[in-house]
Amino acid sequence: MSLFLRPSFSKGIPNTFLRKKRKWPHSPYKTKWHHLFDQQQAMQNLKQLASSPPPSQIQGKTQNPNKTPYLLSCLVTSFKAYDCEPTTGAYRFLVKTLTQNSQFTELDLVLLHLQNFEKFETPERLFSDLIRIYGDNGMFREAIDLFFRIPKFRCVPTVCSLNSLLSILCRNEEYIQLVPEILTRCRIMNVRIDESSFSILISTLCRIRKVDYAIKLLNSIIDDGFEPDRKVYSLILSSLCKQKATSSSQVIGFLREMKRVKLCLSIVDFCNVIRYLLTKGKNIDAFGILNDMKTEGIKPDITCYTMVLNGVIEEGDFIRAEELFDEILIFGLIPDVNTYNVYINGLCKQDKVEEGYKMIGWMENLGCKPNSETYKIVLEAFCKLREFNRAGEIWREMKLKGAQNLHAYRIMVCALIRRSEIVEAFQLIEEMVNRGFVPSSSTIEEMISVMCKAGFVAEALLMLRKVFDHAIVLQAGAWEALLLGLKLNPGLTNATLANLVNT
DNA sequence: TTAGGGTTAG
Repeated sequence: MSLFLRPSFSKGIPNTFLRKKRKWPHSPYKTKWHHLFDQQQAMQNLKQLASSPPPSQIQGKTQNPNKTPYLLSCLVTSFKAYDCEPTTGAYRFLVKTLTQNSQFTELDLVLLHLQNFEKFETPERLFSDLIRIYGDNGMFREAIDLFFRIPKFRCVPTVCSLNSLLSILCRNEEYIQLVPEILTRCRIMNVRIDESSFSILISTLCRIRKVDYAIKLLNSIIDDGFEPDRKVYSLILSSLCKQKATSSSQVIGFLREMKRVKLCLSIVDFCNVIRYLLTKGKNIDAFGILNDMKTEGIKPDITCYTMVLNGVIEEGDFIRAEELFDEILIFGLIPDVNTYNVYINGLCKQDKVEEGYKMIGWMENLGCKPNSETYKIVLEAFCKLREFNRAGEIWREMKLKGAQNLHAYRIMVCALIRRSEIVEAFQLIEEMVNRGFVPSSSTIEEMISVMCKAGFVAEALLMLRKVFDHAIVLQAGAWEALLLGLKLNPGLTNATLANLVNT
């Protein structure tokens, strides 16, 4: 206050108004400043009161839910003390504090007070935030009621609060069904829906795998003159690609449609289409999409190339695979471990396993560390060619580098069994189980089946014992193989069996 | 540069 008096004193003019009226002179500037200052003081006071527990709680009494909640009375008294009207900020503070403490009964009374006793226009933001909070707490009915009550708070609901409501309802299986009715009521209330609301609805339809409906809605809003953004199209495309029942003509058709409406297609869109085509075995079409990308001016990244390279190799088109690998390098892309794995697999498919093995050295020199899968590919290829000595060498290298994994163990165990090195195979199974590589039931089934066919029924039973120790559930196939093995080995006496099972 | 997305074969 002294700051205000200083200028008049410094000029030596006596403040006669103050002396005569014993009141501060009013200037619009001072009034506004004072008003804001008072509100700030009241707000500070409110926060201070809120941080200390209410007297009833100190005395250990429970509050009467019908009485004015403590925080609300703090708000009223604080602002009264400074002779000013409560601000929206104060109410937002109350809403935040009460919702954080899950005091929703108190919150209802605060809202009622805001609705009936205040005069100011409540900002819509308060409602959209509260609707989200209600949604997070599973209070969908309260959220809907609040939305339709907004006009009572001297506020015009717009698409902002509607979108809040739509996004929470669309996340709930039960309340999602109320969305059409709510949209109809909104039309009566003159709440203008725009692209953002449709985007919520389309995303929801995609999420619940009703992509056909999403496309229908997209088409109908375009007819109504709306211009959905690229993200909506991308989402539909990605959902189409994820849906098993989608035909490739549907996917390609939608991609064409995106091009037709002159949307700026992204690398993700192309990537999704490529992945979809590859899963459908349309490897050559996937290669075509990669070329389309380039003509559209989008540089495919290493992931796109790796996927397409794999498709081309699957087709057995090794010349094109070589060209593609060269193209990766020419474009300045750095192949990563996945790319090398795909490429090495291609070499192995052509029985160029030694070349594949050499590639591991080259990739290491180029700073790309091979992983367990890299070795596994080569290991498996050597086993397939029955080059067990080379496989053994790879296995030892893998051991040195700690690159053994579950698949590699499975391959080695099967290779040993095929070579009738049953003792070694057992040792390896023991080792893998001890190292935490629990074989899957299908692996066990495969091992038991191989063992039984090779006549090692007793050993297969021993393995069964190990399997039980690890609580692995066996599929019917394993039991079948065992029974067949037992039938083929009548020499296996009951005593031997009992001995094996009790080991 | 990142985002999200990628590899075997039984």
